[in-house]
Amino acid sequence: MVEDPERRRRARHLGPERRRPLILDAALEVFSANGFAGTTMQSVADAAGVTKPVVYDSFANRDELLLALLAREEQHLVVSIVAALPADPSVGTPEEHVLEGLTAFLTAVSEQPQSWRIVFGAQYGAAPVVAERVRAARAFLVESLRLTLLKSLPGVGDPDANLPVLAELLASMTESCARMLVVDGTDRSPAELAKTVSQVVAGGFGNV
Amino acid sequence: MVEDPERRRRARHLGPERRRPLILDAALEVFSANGFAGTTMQSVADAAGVTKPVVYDSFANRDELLLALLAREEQHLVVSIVAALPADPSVGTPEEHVLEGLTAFLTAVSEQPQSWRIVFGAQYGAAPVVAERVRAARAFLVESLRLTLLKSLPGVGDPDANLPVLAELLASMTESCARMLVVDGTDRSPAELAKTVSQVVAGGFGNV
DNA sequence: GGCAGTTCCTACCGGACTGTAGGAATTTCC
DNA sequence: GGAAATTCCTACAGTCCGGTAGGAACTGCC
Repeated sequence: MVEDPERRRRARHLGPERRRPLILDAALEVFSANGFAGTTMQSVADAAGVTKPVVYDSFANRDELLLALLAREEQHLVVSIVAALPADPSVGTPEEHVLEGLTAFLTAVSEQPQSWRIVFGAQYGAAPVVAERVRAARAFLVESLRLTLLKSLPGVGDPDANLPVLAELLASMTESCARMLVVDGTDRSPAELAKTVSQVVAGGFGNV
Repeated sequence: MVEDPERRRRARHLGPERRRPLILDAALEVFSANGFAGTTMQSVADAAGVTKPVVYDSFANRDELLLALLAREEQHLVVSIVAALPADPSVGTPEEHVLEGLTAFLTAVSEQPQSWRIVFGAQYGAAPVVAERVRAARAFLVESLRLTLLKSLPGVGDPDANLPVLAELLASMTESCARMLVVDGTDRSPAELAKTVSQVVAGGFGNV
């Protein structure tokens, strides 16, 4: 049948399998616009051009939907970051590795702001299960940074263990840069911000 | 009348004037335990040992209640910080001033964790008017830090304006330390954390 | 003790959200 | 073209929340 000029009244028959990614797209959009509290099943359904029961055919409940969205966007970020990392880790100084890692991360963030927004913005006010998932992702990041620092600052073999604090500070600066890029807006490029942070790390962390 | 051994069924007659602070206390407790979304008028009333209409006798609506709570706790923090600041700002180096300011702030935070929790934790998922209020408080803090940096790093007269970024980084490290103290828990004292941050600033910010 | 005024509580309304049942439309397969 | 299976939509139940009306209990004053 030829399409009538009037709008479709019913959504195309796709089934849960093919509908899921479309619903996740809609949920991501709604979340970016309205935050966690505004991401209701109804609003997601509206954004997907579908009705609520269709959403429930794809996701058992609201938590499942948000968890699936979180997992997908987290995966996007991870893939982008890994792709941006230098291929050969045997060349260059540890400081350069920090710089490269930060640049890769911030570039990925700036290219996929919505992914970052949900992965790092859903930890407040979200259902406990979702918040826990976000915390786990962040803990993983902090641990990676801690290992990088360990390689980058061989002088501090002393296990006096200021390293956890420094790793936390580096992670918070990284998150802060991401926030500048995505939320506040800044005229700096990801590479410039990464350079600033890595210089602070290089100059400042040695003295501690 | 003598108190019966059985529990009071009705709350004491206090009136809005004397009831307000008690309700704010209850709201602070509920917020610390259940976060923003869990801070409903009913739960606040329960925590205050009172019914919902009594809460509405003291505060016109939920936003008013949260705004009042925010204002009170922010004031607590400000008073604590000012009290902890050095009396004479003419002695000592700028670096020492940064250290002293950070120590004052983090000490205040660790002594009033609930105040910090609401003042800096209500920005996500809260009603727009509340979130805006929190952002304003944070912007004020960042600006203060920027001015401190300006005094502390006279070498960078160059208005190349990396200063805003550095101020933001310092603010994020400060918040991170606060989070370590209040949320995550750490074995470091406020003074130790302040020292670490100020050393990072001293060593790292000069190179940028 | 008794009365006036204040304060509190029970009971309720309207609205929004989660989640579901059952019928209507579409697609597929022959 | 027509039947069967799949998919979607309308309509609704249940729950919780913000907010309110009106009557019951307490308090203070005489």
